[in-house]
Order: sequence, then C-alpha cells, then structure tokens
Amino acid sequence: MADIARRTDHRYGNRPTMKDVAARAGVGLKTVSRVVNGEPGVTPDTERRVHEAIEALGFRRNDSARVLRKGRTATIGLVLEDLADPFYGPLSRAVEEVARAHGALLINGSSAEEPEREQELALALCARRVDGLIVIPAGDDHRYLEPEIRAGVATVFVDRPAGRIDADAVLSDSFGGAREGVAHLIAHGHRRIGFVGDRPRIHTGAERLRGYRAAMEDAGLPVREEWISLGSTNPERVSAAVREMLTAPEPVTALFAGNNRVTVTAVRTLAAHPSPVALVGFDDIELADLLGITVIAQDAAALGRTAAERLFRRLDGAGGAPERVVLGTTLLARGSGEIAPPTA
Amino acid sequence: MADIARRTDHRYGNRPTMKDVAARAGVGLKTVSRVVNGEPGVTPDTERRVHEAIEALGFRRNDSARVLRKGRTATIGLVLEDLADPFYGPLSRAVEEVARAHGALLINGSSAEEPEREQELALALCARRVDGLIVIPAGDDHRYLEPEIRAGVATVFVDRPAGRIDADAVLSDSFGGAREGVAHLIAHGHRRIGFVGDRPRIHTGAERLRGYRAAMEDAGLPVREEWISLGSTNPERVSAAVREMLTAPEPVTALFAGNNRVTVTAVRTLAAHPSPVALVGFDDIELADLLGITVIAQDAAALGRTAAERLFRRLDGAGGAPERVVLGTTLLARGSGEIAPPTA
DNA sequence: TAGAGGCTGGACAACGTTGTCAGATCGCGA
DNA sequence: TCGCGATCTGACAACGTTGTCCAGCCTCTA
Repeated sequence: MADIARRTDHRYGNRPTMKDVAARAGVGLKTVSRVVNGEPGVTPDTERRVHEAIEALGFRRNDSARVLRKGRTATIGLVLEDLADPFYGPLSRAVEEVARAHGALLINGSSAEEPEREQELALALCARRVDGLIVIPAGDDHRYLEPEIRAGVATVFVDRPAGRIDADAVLSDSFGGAREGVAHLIAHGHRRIGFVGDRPRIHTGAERLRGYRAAMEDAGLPVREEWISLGSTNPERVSAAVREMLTAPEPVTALFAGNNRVTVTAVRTLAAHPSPVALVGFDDIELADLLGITVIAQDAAALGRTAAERLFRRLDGAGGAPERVVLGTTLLARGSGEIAPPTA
Repeated sequence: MADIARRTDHRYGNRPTMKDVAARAGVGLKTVSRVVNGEPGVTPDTERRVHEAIEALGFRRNDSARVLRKGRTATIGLVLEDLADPFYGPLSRAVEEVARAHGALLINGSSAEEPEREQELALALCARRVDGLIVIPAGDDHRYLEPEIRAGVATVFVDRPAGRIDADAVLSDSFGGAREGVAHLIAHGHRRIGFVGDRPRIHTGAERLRGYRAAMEDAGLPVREEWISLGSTNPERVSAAVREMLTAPEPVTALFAGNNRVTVTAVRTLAAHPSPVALVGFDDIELADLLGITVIAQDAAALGRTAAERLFRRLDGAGGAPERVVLGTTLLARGSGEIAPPTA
C-alpha cells in the first residue's frame, strides 16, 4: 500500500515508554521506574542519566498502565444534573478541591435529569474504575449500583438520597427550609400562597412540597390544589402557571418557588405583573441581594465538600453503616418575602 | 499474622474479570470479550451463557486495561479557571455535550488562575492519556505542552490563546467587544469613563483594555491613568477602586467592567452610590436583564462547543496549521449603559 | 464418502507499568 | 588478596483486556 502516512499501529503517536528511556540511558527498565517514582536505591549518577533520557525523549509515565498494575486510579467520579446550573458549579468545585487535597482527579458528567443517562454515566465511570462516586440522583432506583458498591466503589449521594439502596447521603434540609420560608410568608400576613416546584418524583421537590403543606397546616390554612404547580422547570410552563395563580378568581398573594430556576422564572414573571407579589425562593441566586429576593439559602459548596470528605473517609477504610447527613438552610430576608398582601 | 481482614492483594475488591466469566460460562476468554464488545461470531446459545455469567458475577469490563490495549481513552480533559464561576458552567457543559456525542468522557479541573496549577493539571491529564485537551490558560507560557502535542494529544485553547506555542484557539472578540461597549457609553455623552479590569497579564484583560483605549482614542478623548484599575478581581479592591474613581476631583461618569465578576462588584458598589452612574460590563450575567445592566455578551456555550468540535475534528485526523477562531460579541442595551452623564 | 469452505471458539502475545527476587558490583576489613 | 555485607541493578511475571491466528467442527456438494 502507498499509505505512507499511516501510523504503524494504533497507539498514542508512538510515545516513548520506560523501555525506550531505559535503552537510551543504558539502564534497566526497573531502574527507570524507580527514578520516575522517586524510589530509593539509585545512584545519583544513574539517576541523572535517566533524567536526561526522560527529558530528551519527552517521556511521560502512562498512568493507564500504572492504574492497571496498582489497582487504584486516584480518580473520583461526579454525576450531577447540569454543570451549567449555577447551583452545581460551587458544589462541583468543592468536590474538586477535596479531591485535589487527596491527590485525586475528578471526572464529571451531567445526567440532564434523565435517569437512564445517570445510570449510563455512573456505570461508565465504574468501568474506568474510579475509586469513588458522588452522585446527584436523577432517578429513584439505584439498585444498578449494588454490584459496584459491593466491588468496592465508595459511593456518596448528594442533594437527594439514593433510591432502593442504602447508601451515604448528604442533603439539605428541604422540608425544614420550605416550611420556614412558607411560614415566613404567613407571618407577613399571607393566607393564599402558591407553590411552584420541581417534579415531585425528585426527592427535594417532594420534600419542599411537604414543607409547604406543613407550614400551611401549622397555620390552619387550607391548600387548594390549583395553588400548586409541579412538573417541569421549563420557563414557559412555570411562567404560565404563575400567571394563572395570579389571575384566578381568588388569586394567591405570595409565591414559594421550589428551586433556583423556578425562582428566576418567577421573578421575571412577577416583574411583568402590575401589583407586587411576595416571593420566597429556595436556593440563593447571584445578585438576589440587589434584586431584593428573599430566599432559603443552602450551601452548595458545603454539600459538595461534606460529601467528598465522607467519600475519602470511606476510601481510607472507614467502615460503619451508611449515614445520612442533613445540612441546615438559612432564610435571607431581602424584601420580596416581606411584602404584605394587598389590603383588599 | 492475625491480620485476617487484610485483602489478599491490592486490587479492586477482587472484581471478577473476563477470565472468571469465561470459567463460569465454560467458554474461552476471547469469547467473553467478543460478547462484551458485540463482535460477531458467537452462537446465540453461547452468548446467552456468557450473559448469564456476567449477570451472576456482576462483571464490568475494566476500561483501564482496555485503554492500555487500545491506545485510546475516549476521554478528554478540560482545564479551566474556576468551575464555580458562572461563566464556565455553560462552557464546560457544552464541551461535555460534544464529548458525549463522540462517546467520550470529560475530566476537568480548575487552575484557580495559577499557572503552576494549570501545568500540573494539564500534565496529569496527559499522563492519563486523555485523547485531547481543552485549556483555558492561566499562564502565558505553554511550551511545557510541546512534547505532549508532538506525541499526539490534540489541544485546543479557549477564551485566551496559548503562550509561546502555536496551537488552535477559540476566542471571543475581547478587543472589539470592549471597544463597542465603551463607544456605546461615549455615544451616550460620557467623556470620563473608568475601566475596571482583570490582570493585564491575562490575554482577555489586555485585549479589553486595548479596546477601551481604542474607543477613547477614536472619539478623541483623553485617558487618565487613574481611571484605570487593573489587578485582582478581589471584590474589596475592585470596590475601593470604583469608589475612588467616583469621588476624585474630576470623577468618571461611566464605568466599563472587564468581566463578569468585576461587573457584579461594580453593580453592588454603584447601588450604594448616591447618583446614578452608567455601566457596561463584559460578559452577561444571570438576572442582568431584570437589573437593567447593559453588557457585552459572549456566548460561553458557543466557545466550548466550537472548541470541542475542533478538538474532535483534530482527533478524527484533520490536519493543517493551527487556527484561531474568534467569536463575535453582542451588546445588550438594558438601561445601565444608557444613563446620561450628570449635566454638571 | 471425502473434500472444500464457512463458521465458531480458544491459545497466545502484547499493551506499559510495578513488585519480587536474585544477581552484580563495590568498598572495606582481615 | 580474598571474602563479606551493603548497595545497586535488572530479568521476569503480573495486572485485564484485545488482536492475531489456527484448530476443530459442521454443512454442502461432487
């Protein structure tokens, strides 16, 4: 064949290996390995020769082979919902920092809230033999991870608990936070309060709805089903639902928004509404202080950090039953939640 | 030793291998490989037996070994500045989507703007033999990547060009965008305009400053050095610098902010200022529409997508000299940039 | 019935590294 | 000068997978 440019084989552009370095330095393979890994027992002169050969060839150790031999990848996987969601940026970053402190790298992927994709991603990470896995569940059945966990993949769930298996989890107090937020609205005189939430199939969505109902019940207030909007966080649908609540015969006078994206949409929708409507949102948002949006803030970075630390403790051999850690939330009163109902 | 709990060896909790599957199914090793990889030449009956064995043992292929053998990892690396920065979330997500479409996973890490950390991270990714690398530079000398690129690691730089080496790059038009933004302020009557920017050592920072100077010069306006604040994006320092510009004997009447973080700080600082000050910021920000902040928007997702697509084209064998792609920016007039100077 | 040809299955080497272990070398004292 | 440690070095196997290649079997035809 006249196929001259064709590579002789399939490999990484023919990178030099330890064998090549050894040949060039005139030493044995293992000696190169020793130098590369800083093991003792190499004369300074030999070491220098090896370093020169490494330099000259541009050698870099192939960690794939190393992993195969050693059994640990020093890599952890993070399956989250959407890296573009501002809630997950700090969370992911916090995980990364902890990983870095433990000398590990982070592989991450977004599930886009699709359970199949979460599973596909988590299993792909397991196939790469990540040492541990941090998962923000999209689905509610994680039995598919059982063989992996049994095989030694440390696994911690964040933001939402695992479904159908018993595993470590680090959560925010969705129920308590929502209850507090709605109680805050009630304390400011509201009696008809709308809840705009996530899919109730998602744990956090369900918990926040439960918190809403609990606060209403605590105050002896009725809840009408038309005050509750669940389902997608699609802006158009959310916006339409909000408008409907506001123009009903007996309109709501305040809204509780179930997560950051819903809150943003709600703020946009309310901005176009003639009269002020009270609003409390779950999750803090950048610039919310300037817009005067009252929120129930959760600490995304703390969630990530806590989960990662637990993961590495498990990797370091910590035993014991799976635990669930719940982190508290903070109500930040900034104006929108303190608007009184119209004195109609 | 009475060390009963000790693992017999170092490996992944003794996961089953293809060999184990083969033994259990009563077939040869290679047959299992064929079934796992969907290769032809296996009778349905044999295939069924193999699948049963896989199921029963909870076998999952070890991709580390696979990678070692095949030479491709189907993984790309992304070195960015800070995953928690809302600018990088969508960028990272876009890269991930493209990678996914090509069946690859994404490993990412934050350099925290430290050149050493960028290098450490990039080389660690190379050691894991990522097929390609997307880098948002923190440093300005990337010669350390030369051996890697020569060895076949496709590399694309994003947001800022590579330093001291010739490589593909996908950038936003920082110069043009800044020039347009400042010209916009000038068109609204401002003559004393402050520039609050990034470290000028960073390419984007320098380019935006250059755009500012060009716009001023185009209009025949002088630039005083005390109108320019460079250096860290640390909120306190930025805030102090802004206050200084506003309270000088001849105060600026408008500000151009060099990036999203600076814009946020500027907005906060200006909110506490007695009289309105015009502001245009580089980078769009969530909720900026509601706050009426005029910005020069760049499309972070498009940057990431374009870079990733180029990377995979290189991986698919596209040759040719390194190219630089520059994406345009968009001025979004929302109010803050259209404030007229005080008629003093 | 025998041979050709197609299909299935398995033995073996190789990927690049590290752990084990034994051999080589050196310095020093007797 | 020889022997003995101590120190340094290298041969070899193994990690779990895939590519190559050959053997066996089955079917179909002459």
